[in-house]
Amino acid sequence: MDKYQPQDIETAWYQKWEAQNYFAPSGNGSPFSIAIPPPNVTGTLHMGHAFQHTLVDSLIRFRRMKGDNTLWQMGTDHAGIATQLIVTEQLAAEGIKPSDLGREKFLEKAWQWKEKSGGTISKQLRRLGASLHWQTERFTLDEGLSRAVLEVFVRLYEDDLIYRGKRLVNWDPVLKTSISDLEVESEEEKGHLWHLRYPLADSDDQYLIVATTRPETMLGDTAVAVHPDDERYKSLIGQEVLLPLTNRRVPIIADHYVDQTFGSGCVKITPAHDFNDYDMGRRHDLPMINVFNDDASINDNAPEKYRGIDRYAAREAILKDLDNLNLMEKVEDHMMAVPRGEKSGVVVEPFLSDQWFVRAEPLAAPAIKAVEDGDIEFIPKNYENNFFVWMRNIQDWCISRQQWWGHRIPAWYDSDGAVYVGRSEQEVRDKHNLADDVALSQDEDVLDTWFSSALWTFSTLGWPDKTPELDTFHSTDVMVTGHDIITFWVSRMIMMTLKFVGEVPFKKVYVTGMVTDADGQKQSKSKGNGLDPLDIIDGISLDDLVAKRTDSLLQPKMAARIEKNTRKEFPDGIKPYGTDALRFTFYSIATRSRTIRFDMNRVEGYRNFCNKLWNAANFVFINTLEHDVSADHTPDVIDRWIVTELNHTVEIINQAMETYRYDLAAKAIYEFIWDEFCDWYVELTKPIVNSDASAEIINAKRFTLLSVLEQTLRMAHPFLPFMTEEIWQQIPTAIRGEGATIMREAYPECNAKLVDQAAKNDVAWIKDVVTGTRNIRGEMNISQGKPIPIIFYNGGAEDKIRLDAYQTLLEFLIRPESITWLQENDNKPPASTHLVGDMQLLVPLAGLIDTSAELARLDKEIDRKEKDKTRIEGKLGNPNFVDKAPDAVVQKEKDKLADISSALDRLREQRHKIANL
RNA sequence: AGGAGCGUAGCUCAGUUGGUUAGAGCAUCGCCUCGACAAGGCGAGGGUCCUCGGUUCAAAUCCGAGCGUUCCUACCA
Repeated sequence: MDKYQPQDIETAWYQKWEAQNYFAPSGNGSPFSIAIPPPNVTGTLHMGHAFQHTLVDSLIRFRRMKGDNTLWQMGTDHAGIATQLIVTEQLAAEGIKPSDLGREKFLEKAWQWKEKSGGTISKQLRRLGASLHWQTERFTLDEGLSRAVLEVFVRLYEDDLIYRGKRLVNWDPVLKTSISDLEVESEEEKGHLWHLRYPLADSDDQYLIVATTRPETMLGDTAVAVHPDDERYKSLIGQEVLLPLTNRRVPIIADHYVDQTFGSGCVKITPAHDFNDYDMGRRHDLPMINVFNDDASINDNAPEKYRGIDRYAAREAILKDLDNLNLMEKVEDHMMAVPRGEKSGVVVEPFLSDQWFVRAEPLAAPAIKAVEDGDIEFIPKNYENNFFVWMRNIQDWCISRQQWWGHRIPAWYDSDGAVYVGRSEQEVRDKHNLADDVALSQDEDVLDTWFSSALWTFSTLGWPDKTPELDTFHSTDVMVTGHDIITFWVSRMIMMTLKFVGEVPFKKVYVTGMVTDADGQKQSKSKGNGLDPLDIIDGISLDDLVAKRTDSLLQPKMAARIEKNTRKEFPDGIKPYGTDALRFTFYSIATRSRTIRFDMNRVEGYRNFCNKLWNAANFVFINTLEHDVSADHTPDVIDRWIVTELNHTVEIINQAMETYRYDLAAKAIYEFIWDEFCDWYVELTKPIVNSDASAEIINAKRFTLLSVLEQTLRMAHPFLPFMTEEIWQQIPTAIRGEGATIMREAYPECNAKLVDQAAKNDVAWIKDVVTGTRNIRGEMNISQGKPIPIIFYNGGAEDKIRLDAYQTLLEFLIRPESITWLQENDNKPPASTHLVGDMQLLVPLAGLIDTSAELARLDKEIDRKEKDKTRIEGKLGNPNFVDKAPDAVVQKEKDKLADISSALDRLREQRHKIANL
């Protein structure tokens, strides 16, 4: 075999698998299905995606090999706001505004962009080895899914679970659309707190002081509120202030919401521009004066002077005017949470507008129950708390967006503004007996992207039709996702699916940790710390990486810092590690932790691991391929041992996959392949395979080498799909069978009959003898090549039997000058000692070892044992321990003490002898 | 402010119902080109399991408080 070069094998295998249709459900076995969290159609894969999909792929491949009828449903999301934003930006580059084009032409452009860039994510998924069922790929805006959306909207409306109303919503003044609470990100920013004087209306010199961070909203104030128990202001309640600059009279009201201790204890109330004030306004029946246009400039409800200017310019003007009127008490610096639109990055405004809402509470109740009852299980379980907290305080969901790219709301208005909802204009006309000459116009808005995503598990399977796919694969088995979209998506899928399908969308929710950079920072374009999984697979030069990270930044001034950090973190760029290594890294770091720091050193380590497996396979082939291994063979103890270890590993993996502990599965595979198969089994076969032993004995070795390798490949395939396939294909069909692909072979099962404890004990003895000798060599600086005499002293009958059986192996591994067996009363030379149970393994000092070095080595060992002895004696000397601890625990300590005591005796005796030389 | 998570070797992390000599990988330090593999082999060093207190015969593990850190939710205008 050539050197391990992942790029030589990976893409070719994926193409073959896909061409052969191996990703399709087999049609046999019990159904197992997972719906992919739909990536944005025009998006690219980031590390978090790669992580999730890699985990899912192992599960899919695992279940497929287990014989399940396995479906991994592919699909993409139209990503309303994000896509519209990109298309708008592209048009802007050409100097075109969306309004120049109009709705139809704009949507044409958007579809063109989708066709052009929609393939990126698919290519990336293929490079990851994701065994998705591409043939039934769906898109949230395709005909079928749009029909599902329509159906759901209409039925919800008919059930009074959707309504339209004028409400305060989060408004993005750049995108000019409402956005959901979840799409708003608040971060602490420096601001100011202005203390303003509001003169009392019926007094010449008295005024109230109100504090605000948003002085420009004062133009829309409709009250000033104080706490009802506040002695300072009690007498003023019911009076009025004269709102500066507008000369409106607004009442002083009392409300428990007001905190007497903050600021002056007086709050200006602007119901149209603040969520708390909105609530208060409704409680007190205050007028709501909206002073903003949809781009957050001041509108005609404000004094003429300020009309048409932007909110921040207006702020400056207002502050200046107030100051001139001597109405500015003071200004303080103030830290506050500023809400910004996730997509645009601009400060969002609470804005009064007509919107559509889903009544969430009635839908939430069954969803909560499904989780409470265990019909849906979160893994790790503590995420259920997040879910419950969210669901029990759920707010109505604003589903309308003032955008073009998305599902248009199926509502029509007549000239009087009456609203009709239906699957089509014709249906509306028929249902309401509207004559053809009644003009109807459809609602201009589209639905929130998450509305269609919420139907994902069943809409992709053909709903509202009753399809065989829906019947077979719904509910899906597990949803793998990040914790950040539990509220966005997971909870809404549960609500909608229960409502429309009457069953849960998935039985389990596996919540992955969030992949961060090496410093624990969230990866993002703006921070310039993101990694493209493909760059780890294919490698990238430092300059290209810097260019990629600093290209088209929103804040170009960050570029220098990003470049510096990147050059520091990746001085040589990124080497090509291959998909298998990247995948194995993901499994290894998939612990229960919430955040996962991605460390390139680990990728390198697992690339080395792939190389190790590759070379081990190479060894096996060199020693077997020229020979017929189908002849008779009887496995010896060593063979039975490695089979035992293999079975043990299979058992661990099965258990790990049941509990979604990918890290433990990866660890078990790593340790089996490297620590057991490569370090010991392969080494133990060498003296036999290359010896003049009988054909039957050698054949047994060759058979076991191939057969264990073959099983190992199947065992590792869900995690390392490419290299396992490549190697597996080279295994003789006499061993692997006639199958065309490892993908569709059976996953190894643990066979209890093949577990051989005696073989394990024998190999443990061999390991002990060998490592003991190596330890002496290492610590005494005796080179590996130098033959040394070894004495087995005071061994028991079992030791003798083992020595006789394994002498050839020991000679190969230890390379001794001689091996001598001495009885208890034989004279032994001064020697360096290692204990193997009661037996002493001796390497005579003569000519090899410095006495003082050996004394130091013995002292270290004696010291270690003495500490243990003291600790255990302490335990056993404590009557409470002996009385109360379980007998087994006490006995274990007693056994340990006996072993240590006897070992100490021997070591001390040895030390005494050497000291007296 | 409320809720949750985390704090174990220089770094990144395992440690599942309390009983292990507290482990792994990377990094470090020796030695080794012996035909699978230097992307390697062999060996070694390295820990107050954040702190304090409690429960227990026994605590990295359970409980409480504190410190540090991350995230979520709600925000005081």
